[in-house]
Amino acid sequence: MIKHTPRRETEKELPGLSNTALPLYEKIKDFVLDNIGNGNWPQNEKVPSEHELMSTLGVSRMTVHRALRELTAEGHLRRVQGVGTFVSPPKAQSTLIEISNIVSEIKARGSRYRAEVITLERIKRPDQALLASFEFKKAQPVEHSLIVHYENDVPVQLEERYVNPELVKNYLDQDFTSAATYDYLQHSTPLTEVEHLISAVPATERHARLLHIREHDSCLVLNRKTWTGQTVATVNTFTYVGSRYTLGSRYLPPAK
Amino acid sequence: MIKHTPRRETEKELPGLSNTALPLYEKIKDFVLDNIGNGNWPQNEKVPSEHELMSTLGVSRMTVHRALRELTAEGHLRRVQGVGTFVSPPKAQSTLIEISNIVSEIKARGSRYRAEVITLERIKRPDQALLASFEFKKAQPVEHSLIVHYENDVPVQLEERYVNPELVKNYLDQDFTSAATYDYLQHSTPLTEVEHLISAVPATERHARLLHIREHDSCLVLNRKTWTGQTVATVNTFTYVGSRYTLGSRYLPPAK
DNA sequence: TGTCTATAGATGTATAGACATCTATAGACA
DNA sequence: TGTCTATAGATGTCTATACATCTATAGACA
Repeated sequence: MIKHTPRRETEKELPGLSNTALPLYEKIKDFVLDNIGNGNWPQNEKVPSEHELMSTLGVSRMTVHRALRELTAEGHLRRVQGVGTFVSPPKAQSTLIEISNIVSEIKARGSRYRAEVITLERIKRPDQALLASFEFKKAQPVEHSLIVHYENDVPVQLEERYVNPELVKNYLDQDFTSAATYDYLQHSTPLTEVEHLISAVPATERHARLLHIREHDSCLVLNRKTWTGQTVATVNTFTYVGSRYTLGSRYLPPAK
Repeated sequence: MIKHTPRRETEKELPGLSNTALPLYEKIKDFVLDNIGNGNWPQNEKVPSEHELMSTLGVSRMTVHRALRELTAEGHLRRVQGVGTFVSPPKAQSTLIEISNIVSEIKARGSRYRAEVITLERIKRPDQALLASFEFKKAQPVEHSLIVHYENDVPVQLEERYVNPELVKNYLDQDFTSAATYDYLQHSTPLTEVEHLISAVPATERHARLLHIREHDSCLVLNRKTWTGQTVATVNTFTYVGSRYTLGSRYLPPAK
């Protein structure tokens, strides 16, 4: 009788599959991703059919199918019923989280990046609106930074952060002119909850001046808010993007 | 012998499941989403176990399992091995593509959805700007639809589409008041390239009137463009979102 | 009373088999 | 030569079954 593969005890050894304690379909996904990553299966190339993989790897078709189906959902593969499975080009979609990191985008385009610090302060007595956005019940200090990001000396993004110093230690001590700010927050906050909101607002006088646009011009606002349970600590990030700069993603697949 | 459910011919009638030509697991997903949307299964509530759903709906456990697994991956459910399946708070993560599908979002919130068709036409002689956006070299007809989406009779989104009739057959013949428009495009276009652009613009007089906002108010615009190789065919979708409505995603992990 | 243990019940993974559906193509035929 | 058709081969879905694993809990036991 054929038994299924136990996850913890006696692992079934399969040719070409890794030997870690993962479910079989995960190993198959890794196997496929490896073959794509190291160039064995080039872009737009047809990959082995389910039947081939089934006999090559010694697993059932349903298991192969699940692995390929998930990889397709994740954008790594493209499947056409009756025809076959093909390798998709690198990355398909970007999530909202990726949008907010404009620094890497500017650098990826080969442009010159520069940041200018406008404000860096500790607000000892924040007003009610600010406290509410942190979901604080009583008054407590808040740290605030306002930075303008430049692409080739053109201001493209205004980034305003309100940080709870209890959550993020030494926030104001960073080097804000480097690209590391975003990463710093990502790693220093024990992320438990995240919220992204995108909206459009007219530029205030101040924002217009900093971004070199006219007052009341439309700005894209991305608000990224993270906090931990019990609402003890919150980080708010507002990103204002001038109209000359759009955010987006592009997916360019096989040219046949 | 038990036969599986054919998709096109004699549909198997199941209690509580819709009667459209969808795979069974999709119907089960819809069934679950409906129960979440209309409040039958409140937030954090335990939903029926796989075995219960299996006997209630008259399908195999694997099919139920697939539906629940995909809903979990999409952030609608949370599952704990050995304990059960629970309804997750509103939305987990959304990609840019999902943003543009406001219909399912409205329904998921349990709101009443309604669409109103403003314009439905075939433009025989499109102007240069329109031709250029399609990357057409010579003049050819373009089909155009303009629809307002309502949530509880409040206009929240204006959706404008320009479609190449050579690519999408019978586009104007659809029922635009149903939720199926988005799905129709997804399935009828052999997707090869997609581009998403998000920007902020002031509302024109017309847009302001349709969305019940003031002229020059800021609008969020999501442009989704798809086309095939050689730029023979293009679909352009502009989504204008009034300021009362923000787009976003929220991630709320288990409350312990 | 407190601790340990067996177990029921839930989800997670894997397999084998059957049938459905789609596409390209070889081959029949006019 | 051109058109139609049957078919091979690929993916898509569904079922039935088996076993693995995890968690909460009832009940045995000290």
